[in-house]
Amino acid sequence: MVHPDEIYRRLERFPRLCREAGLKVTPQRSAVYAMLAATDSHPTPEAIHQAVRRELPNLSLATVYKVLDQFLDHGLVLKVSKPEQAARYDARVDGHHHLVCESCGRIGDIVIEPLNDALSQIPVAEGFQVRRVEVVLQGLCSECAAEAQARQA
Amino acid sequence: MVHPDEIYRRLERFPRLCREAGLKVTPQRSAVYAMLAATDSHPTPEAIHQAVRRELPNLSLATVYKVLDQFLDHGLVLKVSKPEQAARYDARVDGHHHLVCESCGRIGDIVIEPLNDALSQIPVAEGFQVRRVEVVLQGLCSECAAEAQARQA
DNA sequence: TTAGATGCAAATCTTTTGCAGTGCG
DNA sequence: CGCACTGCAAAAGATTTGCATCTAA
Repeated sequence: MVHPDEIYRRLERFPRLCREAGLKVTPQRSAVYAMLAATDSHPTPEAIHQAVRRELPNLSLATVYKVLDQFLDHGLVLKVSKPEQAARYDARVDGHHHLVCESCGRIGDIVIEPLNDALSQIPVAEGFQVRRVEVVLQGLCSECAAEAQARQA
Repeated sequence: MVHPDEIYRRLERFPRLCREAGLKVTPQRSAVYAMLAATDSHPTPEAIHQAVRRELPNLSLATVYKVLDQFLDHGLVLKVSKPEQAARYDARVDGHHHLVCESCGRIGDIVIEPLNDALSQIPVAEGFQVRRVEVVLQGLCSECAAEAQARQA
């Protein structure tokens, strides 16, 4: 769960980030961002839509997609790659990585310092300009691993 | 482009890999694997289908999807995460990473030793069992970077 | 005032599924 | 010969688009 102070910091900088990105601060954008800022569950556009709808009943799923795309373009959110179907988003944008459970689909955060160190000194290969790096660890979360073990025994 | 010797090695071990995986060696599977083994272009299921169809005109796209899924399950291929739409596959399964061009969508391979070193000593976080690690470097390939620069000047 | 945003519905694209028929081992 | 595999067509999801209508700056 996200620390209240961190949520506060995210919400506080939101208007500035929008201005810098040339995006208008609309109720829809604020609500989508606020929802994302308060969770570390890496929700899908669909889940975000469901949640935000409680406040803005007219919010359309298409708008959620558009807003998320814009946020992504301007670095306000991250999009987590998906060995599965629906995209996942994250308001945390500092150097961290993702644990994706192949069984239940849950996505967790992890910070691996040596990995960050290695990533920061990546040689620029053959003129390729690296803009973002994504590291996804796929496997089984502790619950699913325990379950698999139990089933086997 | 893939070295002929490497293509040969891949094709040679294919029947054994199938047997070990409990998969029958069908013409469809052989053709799909052969196509993938001979390229490093990380083709989509659609592209694979188009290519293999020249030999097996009746091959259905659904079968391509099924076959790729099975190959993936048994480690014969990798699936590259997609900040875009369609999935991409790769018959190269040793420790390497991917460069994804945000402009043209091309996917290249890269080996970064220090990164492999860091990955090999990942602490098993909170009981999470890591089975695969995927590293994707997003940015601009040399051509697109040059183009962007030219457009700006 | 007006460029940019939203909502809706339809379109598009990717992937999955059910099932009858086929073929590998 | 039996069970796994394939092809087809239809379904299911996810995401995008066109356009008329609003609204933040």
